[in-house]
Amino acid sequence: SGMAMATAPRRRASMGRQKIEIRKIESEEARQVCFSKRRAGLFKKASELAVLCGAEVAAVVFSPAGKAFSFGHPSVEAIFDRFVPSAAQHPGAVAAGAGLGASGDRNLAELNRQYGELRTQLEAEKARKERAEEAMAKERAAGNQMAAWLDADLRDMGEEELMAFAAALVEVQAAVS
Amino acid sequence: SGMAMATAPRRRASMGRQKIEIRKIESEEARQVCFSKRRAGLFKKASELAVLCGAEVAAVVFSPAGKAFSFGHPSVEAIFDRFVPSAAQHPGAVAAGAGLGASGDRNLAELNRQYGELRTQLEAEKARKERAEEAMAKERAAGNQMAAWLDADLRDMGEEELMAFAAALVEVQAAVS
DNA sequence: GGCACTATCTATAAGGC
DNA sequence: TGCCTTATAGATAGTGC
Repeated sequence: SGMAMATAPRRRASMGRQKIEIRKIESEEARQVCFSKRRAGLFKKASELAVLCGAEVAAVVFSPAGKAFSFGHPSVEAIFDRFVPSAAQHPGAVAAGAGLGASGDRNLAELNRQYGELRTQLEAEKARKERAEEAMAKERAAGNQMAAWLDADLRDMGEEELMAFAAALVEVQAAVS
Repeated sequence: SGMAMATAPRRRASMGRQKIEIRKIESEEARQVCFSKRRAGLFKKASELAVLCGAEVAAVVFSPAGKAFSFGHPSVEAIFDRFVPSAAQHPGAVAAGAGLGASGDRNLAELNRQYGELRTQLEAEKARKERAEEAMAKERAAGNQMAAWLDADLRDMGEEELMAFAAALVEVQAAVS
């Protein structure tokens, strides 16, 4: 009996969620839809983080059109104030602070860029790894199958059995090539 | 002879992800773990939102212990300044600059930390990849051997040839088991 | 304390109304 | 335009090392 197992020709009602690359969405409409969904998702995650862990969390988002959205627990302002200590509390740091501020911003932007770049590299690396492992899994499966057949003890097989075995091997050829 | 082909009695290696209620996690340790994971997740989502939709996104998180973490594209300060229109606009901005400098340094430090973290991850990933590929090379050798034999076109083999082939397969069994 | 893994839950890309 | 649905990609709770 054949190794070919008939697969049901079930029809898809939808394509389901597709994988997308993390880079700017070209279609303006799709971008807007994505923005709305992901903004909501981001704020939900922020809220969950605050509640689950008792953390203070603020998130501010500007749409490409320039519209502002925000989430803050307990409030955006409270967190921002905490994040940016008022200058009055550090009177001695004015001059040096101003200078460092400018370069710091440049470095920040650059570091953020590198952050994104590194993450991209990491994803690519993981993708490669996954492909490699997938390929390996295939080969391993073939190898295991081989081992199983070998365990059937070929030395005891007669001609007919061997021919059947050979046919099966041919079927598996695709898996290892 | 023969290894049992019976399906392995594979046991649950883990309970998998459990559903949790969104309220403060009691266990201090679990809370800390959750905080780390979800903070990373939140920043990733923020980054994706910025890239996918060309949006400006900032997120600031304070751990229960009071430690600050942030993500900003293009920068936390730029976005918060835009969100609170009063701060950086007026001319007496030297003081504000100092404030930005101070926060920028913190932000820088955090980004540098994340940068280092990512680089470490990347290195580890590459190292793992190399080890995996080494291991894979070994298995592939076995797989290639199989493929080569299959390419000899078993369908055309006579009984004698098949017997020889089977003998060879037995020899290779060690390599795939 | 971080990393790896898995099973499972959740977010969301595509589509349709 | 905005809500539903579907199917799948992605996030993560629990666990062991």
